Amino acid sequence: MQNIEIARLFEELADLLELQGANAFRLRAYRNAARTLASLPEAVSELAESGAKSLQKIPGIGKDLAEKLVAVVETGELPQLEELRQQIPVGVVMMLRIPGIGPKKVAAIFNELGLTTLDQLREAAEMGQIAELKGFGARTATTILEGLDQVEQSAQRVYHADARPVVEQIIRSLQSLESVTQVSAAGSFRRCLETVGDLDVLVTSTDSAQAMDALAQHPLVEKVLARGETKQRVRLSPVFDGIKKLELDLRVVPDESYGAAMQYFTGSKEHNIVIRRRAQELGLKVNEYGVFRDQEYVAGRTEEDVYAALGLPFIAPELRENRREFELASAGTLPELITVDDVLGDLHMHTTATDGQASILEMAEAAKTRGLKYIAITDHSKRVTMANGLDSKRLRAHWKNIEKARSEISGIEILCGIECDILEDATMDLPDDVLAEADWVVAVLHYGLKQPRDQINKRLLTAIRNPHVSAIGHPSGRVIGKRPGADISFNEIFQAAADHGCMMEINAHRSRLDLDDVHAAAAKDFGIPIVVSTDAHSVHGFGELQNGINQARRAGLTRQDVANTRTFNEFQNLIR
DNA sequence: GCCGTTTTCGGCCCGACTGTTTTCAGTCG
Repeated sequence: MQNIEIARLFEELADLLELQGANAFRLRAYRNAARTLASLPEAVSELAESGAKSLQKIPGIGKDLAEKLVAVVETGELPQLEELRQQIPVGVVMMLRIPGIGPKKVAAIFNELGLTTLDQLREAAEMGQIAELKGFGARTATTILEGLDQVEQSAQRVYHADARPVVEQIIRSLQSLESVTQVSAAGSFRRCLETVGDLDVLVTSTDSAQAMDALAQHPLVEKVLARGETKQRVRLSPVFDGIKKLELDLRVVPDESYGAAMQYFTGSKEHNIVIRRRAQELGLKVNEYGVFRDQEYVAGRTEEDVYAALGLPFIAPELRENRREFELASAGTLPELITVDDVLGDLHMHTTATDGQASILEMAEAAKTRGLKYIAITDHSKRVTMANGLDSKRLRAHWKNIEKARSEISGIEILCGIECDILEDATMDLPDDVLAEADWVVAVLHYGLKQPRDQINKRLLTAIRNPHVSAIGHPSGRVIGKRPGADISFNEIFQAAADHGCMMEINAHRSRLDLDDVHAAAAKDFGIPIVVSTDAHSVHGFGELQNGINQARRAGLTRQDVANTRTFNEFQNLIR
């Protein structure tokens, strides 16, 4: 069983216990554990083999949870969870996803009215039964009906890249107001998560009503959901079809609190809990208005001030997840994170030879315009028939065309590459003698992803040990960490890549960020050279590089950790 | 349920907003 699956069991257990009114701190323990397990590089199933004791070394895992973990790994089940599932129907747990409705209200709905599905709940709300419950009212019934609509249409989160233009538009319109001095996005958007659930925007203003009115009247705003003195929540209209309707929180704070509010609302929640605990230990209190000693204001104008008041250097938003940032900050070894401008080469892209939309020369021109100094053309190999993948003969002809293009453009180097599939039987989709002629080979898995773990493992290791393979490309990370049913021995793969000098790719193509931040951080620990590539399918594809850089920053990568920040000659020397 | 350079028991982050209430519980971030 994969870490993420085990984490979900604990999440579900916490939900069910919460509905039963269990101790809030006990719930937190379960949820903390779930979160830790989900982002743990090592496989819990492997750690469990050496017993409960070794699991207790994981922070937040004590005697009780360690024993539960061993049981889960051995039997695939959590007895306590099975029991609770018998008592509380799955539809009741789903009611927790309705915004504005929490465990107390759901428990009342279940216990008082005996409702067990979302459909029953909708009917009861429409019939007026909900409004009659003690502690409920007409308003709550409306909240439930609206919330049910929201639940149905908004299971998914929104890609950071899709949210960006929306956030920028709203920030620009707030900036134009006279009373507003500072505006910034906060929350998970500012931390550059791959996807965002909702948006946070912070302003300092002498007239909070003006800022709130302006937001309420913004063309992108569909409805004001809540409004107070300092805080307004709105629902945005969808920017394009099919996208979830994002909600946005606007907070208005005074200038002297801007840094404290930025720190507070950027999160993450886990990072902030550590921050406030640390403040307590120093006899201080941190809230969104500042750092205080008793009633006395100590700091808060800038984030740097807030961190300094707690004896910490500034920590980049991308690192604020309570993973290693406090440890690194204390040691004075916080990384200087890579930026998009550091990247000099792009090592993964397609042309009209397979499923791309531009020619070799067009791609090279577009890359050059973006300031890149070198690229690799990596079209698909023949196994990817639906993309018109290349066999040996067509590939050699394609490389001839690349050589021709080289003579037609100056100021950018073009490598003859291939995105070569690792087949189900662990052989490569193209013969070794062809791969040997390539300047750059990125090996990927596209098919057979539901194979048993051992076989997927073997396929990746075979590619890593093939001296002609330059890098492991996009789907492998997803396989290693996330794709269901294909849990891979992480350490073995990474150790092999480190031993053989095989690079690993962070793929910036949206929905394909496969070597995710946690795994990229682990790859760094193994000393594996990492490349951040776009997988561009058109001249516009290079614009997605920022997505990959976001992941790299969240992984704590510096310019030094990423191979394609090197000059062309230096980079060539890194290819085995 | 976890955790411990004051602790093996008694803590566990903090405040805003809403709705249903006459002083506060529930929910959210």
